[in-house]
Amino acid sequence: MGRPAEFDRDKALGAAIRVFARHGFSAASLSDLIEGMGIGRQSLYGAFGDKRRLFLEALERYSDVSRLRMQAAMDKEDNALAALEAALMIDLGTGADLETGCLGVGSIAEFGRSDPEVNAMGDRAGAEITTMLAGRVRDGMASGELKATLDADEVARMLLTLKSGLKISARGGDDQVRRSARLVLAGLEAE
Amino acid sequence: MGRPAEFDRDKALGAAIRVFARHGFSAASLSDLIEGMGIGRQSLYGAFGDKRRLFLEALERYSDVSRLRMQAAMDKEDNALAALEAALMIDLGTGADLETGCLGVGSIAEFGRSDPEVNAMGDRAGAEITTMLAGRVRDGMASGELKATLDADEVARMLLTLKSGLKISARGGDDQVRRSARLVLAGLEAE
DNA sequence: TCCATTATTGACCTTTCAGTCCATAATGGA
DNA sequence: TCCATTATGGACTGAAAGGTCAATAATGGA
Repeated sequence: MGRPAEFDRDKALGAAIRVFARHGFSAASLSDLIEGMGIGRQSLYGAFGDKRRLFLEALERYSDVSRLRMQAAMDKEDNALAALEAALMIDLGTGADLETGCLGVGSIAEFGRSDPEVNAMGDRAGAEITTMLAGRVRDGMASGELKATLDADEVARMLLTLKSGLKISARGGDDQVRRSARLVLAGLEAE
Repeated sequence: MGRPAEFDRDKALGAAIRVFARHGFSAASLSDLIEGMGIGRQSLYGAFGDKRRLFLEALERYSDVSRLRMQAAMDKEDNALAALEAALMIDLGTGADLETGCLGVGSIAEFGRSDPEVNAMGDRAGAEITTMLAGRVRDGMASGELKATLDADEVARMLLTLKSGLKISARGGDDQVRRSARLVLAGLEAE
């Protein structure tokens, strides 16, 4: 009952993700959000709470969506090395959306460890991604693609760290980040 | 002539670097800066211009200082691999200053490529660092420490990208980033 | 000793911020 | 058809933002 909303909540949240990813939390003003999401001020507050709650919801959805995209990209590949490469390459931006950074990396850069709720989401996302990556690393070690002496969890953490670096460098204008990714992977390959 | 300033300009700039590194540009308020720098509002404007000019000067000095620190850390090491490891490890924070992020990485995360002056400084800093790293990579290839088949400039760019990732991960709470750094370097070593 | 010059202090200005209020509009159920 | 309920739009609010002004204080040179 009650008057139905005139906007699509999911689309609005997606738009909020883009606004926050471009400007960061504190530099994204309510006006930016209202304009970017295409809804009224009161609708925003009614549907999402305040700016901080909107950000947290945006960060959560961003984490989920990008994890699923990474999983899908890896699932397309048969051999482990190709899967890891696909995981590193995804969401690096193709020039067009270069100005829209990564909300995960951006929130770490902006908040560090100062916000418990942001910390919790970041920790969860990091754990999920490293688990995914570690599985494929183990596959590659078993199949002989990767050096047998590696520590799969250590490699997975390193790859997540590398991915953060790739995103930062891409946002900073480096158009060769894919070569960097392949170079690191080459160092993991069995002889 | 004229009344002498009561504060040390260099110290004040150093304090501004810490404030900006902790909060980012837009989240650092004038009040934060005034308090952190220990000077009055009008002194800040008189000595540094406005907030943006202060930030740009802080970023420039940060780039210079951290490049020199990296150079010094590398110069202490004889063999190339140890030098590259030292370059990666420096400024990762030891828990105490974990909350104070990297101003370079932070400015890329916050501004992307949207600000021409920030771009110019970031590009210059990146070029200087990759040049430094590439020299040591070439040394290592010549001495047989590193694989002879590497492209030194490509490796240098990758190491800079990795360093950004290490800083992001460290700021995000990963206390194993040094292992990630060593793991990547191990992949560059000659057999 | 006076003056030009620069620094400091605190009050002040305008704009923008995040957030709220309220009147109006649209719905489903009674 | 009326009502409870929810959404919308616009005006509004207090606080805080970045930045300026003007009065006062401290210096070196004439």
